[in-house]
Amino acid sequence: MAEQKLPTRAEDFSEWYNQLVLKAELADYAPVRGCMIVRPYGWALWENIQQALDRRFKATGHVNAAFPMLIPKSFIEKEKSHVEGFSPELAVVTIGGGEKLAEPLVIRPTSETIIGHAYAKWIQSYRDLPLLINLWNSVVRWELRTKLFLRTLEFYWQEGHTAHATFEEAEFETRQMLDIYTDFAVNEAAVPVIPGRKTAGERFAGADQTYSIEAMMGDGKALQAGTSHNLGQNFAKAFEIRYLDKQGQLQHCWTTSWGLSTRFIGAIIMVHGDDQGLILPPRLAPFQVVIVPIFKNDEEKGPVMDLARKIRADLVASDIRVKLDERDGLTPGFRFNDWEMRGVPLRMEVGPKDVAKGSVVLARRDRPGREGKTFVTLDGLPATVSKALVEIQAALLARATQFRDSKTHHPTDFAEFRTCVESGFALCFWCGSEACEARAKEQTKATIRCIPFATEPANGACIVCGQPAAEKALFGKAY
RNA sequence: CGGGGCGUGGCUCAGCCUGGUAGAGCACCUGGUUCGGGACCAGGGGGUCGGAGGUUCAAAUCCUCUCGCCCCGACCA
Repeated sequence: MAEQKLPTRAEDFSEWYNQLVLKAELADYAPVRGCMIVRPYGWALWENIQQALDRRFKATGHVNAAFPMLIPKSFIEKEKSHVEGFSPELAVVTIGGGEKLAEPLVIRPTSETIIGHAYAKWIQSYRDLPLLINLWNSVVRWELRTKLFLRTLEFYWQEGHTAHATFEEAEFETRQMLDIYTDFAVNEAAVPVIPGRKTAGERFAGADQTYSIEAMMGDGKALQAGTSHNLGQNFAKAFEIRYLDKQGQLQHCWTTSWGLSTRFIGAIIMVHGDDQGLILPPRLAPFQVVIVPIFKNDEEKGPVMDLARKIRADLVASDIRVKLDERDGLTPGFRFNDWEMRGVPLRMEVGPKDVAKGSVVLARRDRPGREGKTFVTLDGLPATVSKALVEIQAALLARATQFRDSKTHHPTDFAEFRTCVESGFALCFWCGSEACEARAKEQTKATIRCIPFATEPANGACIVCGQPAAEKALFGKAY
């Protein structure tokens, strides 16, 4: 329950986020530093994210499976750049059942290696390909600086792992899954994202190519919201994932992996939230509508609750996720603020006047205050509510897109660049050298988030060194 | 690992300088009055003051050590 106001986003965006996550009961701190407890409201949101993604995965031929959390340490060490990338952040189990283990076990930071081991056994022929498996699990990475949802030691996600006969098929898969993430982000979460290619320095440890979707948060900073990797034949060679082709030749497979995590919840919070609290996109909100009954005494309570329960049943029958606030002893004003803080997209007020008039009050979360209230009749209420939810979903996407575009600049010299990345994104020419990438980071803390697919082919001067450049990179300060 | 800050009921903190055996607000419980934008009154429960050691007749307070957390600098979904 909310007890106090949040700091405003302008005052302290970071603190606004921290307090909101706790007060909205999305998550709580765990006894171990850097770990989080995902509370029921937060998990309900994650479940809706899972469903939206899972049906897209299934529709493209993927199946779910479960792999163990413990991985032999030697597995991690088989792929050179994979070890280098992950060894600093591994949690290692050295004792089991009171005995020191002959070989230490790592708690999976990701499952490429154990997948490689299994795929090597399962794949013999081109007829076994493609192999398209997804895992819903949690992984552990020993991070130094943590923040609820955005970066915790353990986090929940899905990781897809596929094996293919050719580079082209693997590349198609990698891009297809990024497209799915984009579609999910835009159409389910109302989070506008920029899909693109990562630079070599930002690539996944062990990948030939990493693609990501990048979103802008309410403070102008970037958040990587999902990634898809073309692993080439790196893991296939390290784990001997081979198949016999139609010509009877033994070939190494081409593999991919792709993931989206509970970090995305952080994106939803920071993209849509306002100074009153969360604003959840209707398609993912655990409760799409909250009914707040209003009455002064038992005399009024009976008819009000009867109507409220009937409305709830009607909405449920129309597949609308609805919550009836039946808590005792709270004033309506308190409930309004409480549910606004929790981001329920639509509030319905049902009081004695409504019982008398055959109407209810609807209040849109994206238009706070009394001004956003409208009176609607009970006739066709489920349809009215559904229509409002669709409108809110669209309004959130439009607002977030407008915000992001207004803070995405196209600087042409470094001084201008420096100013742009203080408050948003800079989309500008980059010559492709790691030196320029590093120099920009040193001087401004902004990194290349991705090289967007969408930029028109053109030529210009690198924002850092002024040398000829053939592509534009998206720069921003990142979470 | 370097720099800065903090550990006192569930939460935010006061008390520490100048030792005398623990307080406020919020939250929680009970009863009553309230209720269409964060109600009010009355009563009540809850803390070995992060931990260990020391000084002292007496330690939340002074001394030593230790543990933990938060913020800022090098990795990451």
